[in-house]
Amino acid sequence: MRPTTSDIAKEAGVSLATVDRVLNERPGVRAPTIEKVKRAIDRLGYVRDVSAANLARQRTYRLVFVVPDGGNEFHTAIRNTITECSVTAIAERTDLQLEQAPLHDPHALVKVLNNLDTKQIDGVAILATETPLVRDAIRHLKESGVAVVALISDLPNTDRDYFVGINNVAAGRTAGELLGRFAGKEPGKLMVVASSMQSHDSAERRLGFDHVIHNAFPQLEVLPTMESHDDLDKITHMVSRSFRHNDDIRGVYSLGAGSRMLTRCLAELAPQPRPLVIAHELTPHTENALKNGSIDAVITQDLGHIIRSSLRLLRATSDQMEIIASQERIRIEIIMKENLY
Amino acid sequence: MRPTTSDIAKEAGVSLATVDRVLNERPGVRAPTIEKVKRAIDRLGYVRDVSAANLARQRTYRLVFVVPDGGNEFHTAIRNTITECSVTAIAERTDLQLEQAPLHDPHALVKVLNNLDTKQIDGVAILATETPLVRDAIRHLKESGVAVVALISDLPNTDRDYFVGINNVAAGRTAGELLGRFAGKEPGKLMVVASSMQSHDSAERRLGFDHVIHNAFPQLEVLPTMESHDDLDKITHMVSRSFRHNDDIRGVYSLGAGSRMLTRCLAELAPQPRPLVIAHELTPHTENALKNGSIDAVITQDLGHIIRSSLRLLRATSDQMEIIASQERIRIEIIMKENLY
DNA sequence: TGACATTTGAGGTACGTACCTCAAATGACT
DNA sequence: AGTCATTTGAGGTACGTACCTCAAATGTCA
Repeated sequence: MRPTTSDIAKEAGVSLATVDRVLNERPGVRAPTIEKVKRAIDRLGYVRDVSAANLARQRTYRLVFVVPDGGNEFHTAIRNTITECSVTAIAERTDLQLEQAPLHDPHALVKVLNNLDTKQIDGVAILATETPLVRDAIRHLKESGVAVVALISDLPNTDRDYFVGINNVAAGRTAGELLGRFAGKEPGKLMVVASSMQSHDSAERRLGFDHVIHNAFPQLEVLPTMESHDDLDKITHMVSRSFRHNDDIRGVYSLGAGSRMLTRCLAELAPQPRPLVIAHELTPHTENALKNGSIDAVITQDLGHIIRSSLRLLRATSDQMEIIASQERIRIEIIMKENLY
Repeated sequence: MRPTTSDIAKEAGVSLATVDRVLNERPGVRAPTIEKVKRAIDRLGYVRDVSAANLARQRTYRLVFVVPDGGNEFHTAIRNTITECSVTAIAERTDLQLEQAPLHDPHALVKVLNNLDTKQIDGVAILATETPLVRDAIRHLKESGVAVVALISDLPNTDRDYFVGINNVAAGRTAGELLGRFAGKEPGKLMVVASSMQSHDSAERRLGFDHVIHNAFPQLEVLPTMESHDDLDKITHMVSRSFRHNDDIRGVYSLGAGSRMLTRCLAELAPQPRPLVIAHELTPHTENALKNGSIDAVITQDLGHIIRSSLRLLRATSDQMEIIASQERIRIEIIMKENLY
């Protein structure tokens, strides 16, 4: 049987109350007594029974996820994952609330953030683009004692406690390395398409991508980023013009999550043999595209891990607990049709 | 506040005892009453407080991991991961015990398995090669009511409850796809090195690898597998002879986990420019090799996920609980220096 | 309607920890 | 040695669920 607090009390030759004071860092215990108890804890290998502790504490966590509404398949996937997690989260004494705000509308987002009752909630996870307004809203949350994490796209100049997501520069480098190696030695051009360069993640990916291509694959030339702004006509027009002006496009890199439009217009416009395509984020659409061969590789991050990691970080922050950083690292995953399942 | 059993009792208009009988499927409740309670549960969205339940049940799980002793860096990594997990597992009311058996010694392994006190333990996770002796030992465990999972390498013809690991045919296909794409269009040969072809995983990887190369990259020829049997002299000799006989080796595929020896002898023997190298399992050594450029890509599986998934499966099996298959899927991960961190 | 089995209710204890109160013991200081 | 603050002990209740017993209510059947 694993030892309990009473066992420690016996082992240390003190009362249960004293053990309790030491364990919960309550005042009124002399240093030598603390030592005695701690030695007993080590000797018996005592580990606090978290279940029992939480039960006694009657602690519940109220966390809010603020993510874009509508948007693309990726945003839908995020909302679905949060909804899935909220069921199992209940078993861990945490209530999840999902709030939506229009993408690229700082005012609407800030309104949502400011409407949160900071007395009622313990933490907020935000997927948004950084703007001064957002910075202020996050500062306000932090000042009210609410834990804040940035999801997927970092908000580096804010008071957020953690960023949960991949290193996007490294993700861009990974895409570059893959595309460069797939492309072979012959010279050619690479098309880069993004939904918008406003968000940090797109800019960072582009940075990493350019860096690798420039250094390791100098025979390839990266064309300027084309911003679709989630508009099919616009992107079709730009892609079509790009193919007309460049007859040696070897690959296409889709920086953001709007890959559905891209593959659709590539299917119509791309010359044969079709250029290599590398996209971000595994969604039902990109999964399908991998299977039917219209995308060669997807760089992605496990949304389940991201949400669960956010939960752990928000809980730990609001309890002022230590976290094990290595367990919270989100991997940059490379998916091809062979390791898709 | 989340609803408790008393809330359900009130809502359903029955007593707490009846709710308890329904929740724990105890006999002596009429069907209409069961319905009444279940409707109340749905209406209130009641979810059993697992912590409190486990506390009351006084349930602890005693699980044993049986893995190879000594062996290579990969086996060391597995043992380390198990040791790491055993600390956090305590908090989930499970005691982990690590047992070691010599690799490729069925008798020693079976002795370890048969020495387990089946009355004391709830589940066993085994990393081993399948033999008739092992099959019998596992059948005996299952007949004694012990849950069994196979780790990393499946034991398909035994009574094991689950296999925790990657689909090795798919892993081989992934390696083939990567190596094929990296190699380019020119013809050449591919060297395949394994520690031993006795284990299912090596054979399956080879199968998947061959399949992809043959179908998608016919310009590449796969040479016969060289078995090192973890003997540096032997592998050096074989690799050296292979390079002498084949002047157009474009890539090397390391099927198993003995990549340290392989990279060492490649450093001495491989011609310039060095062939592409793809290996399995991320270990301190392969990580280093990725960084310094002596390996191009590593196909791996997250050992932490594997161990934690095993824990969930063994606990669920011994409680005869349902499991959510999608959450237990182990990904085939592709690691290059860019997404290593 | 009476006998009987079945179903339901009431109430208890236990799990390991948190947190509270109050009294007793101990130590430090004059 | 006496005073007083600090430290320690003893004992309690609570959290939500599991599991137990025994009595009371209800339903079923002849």
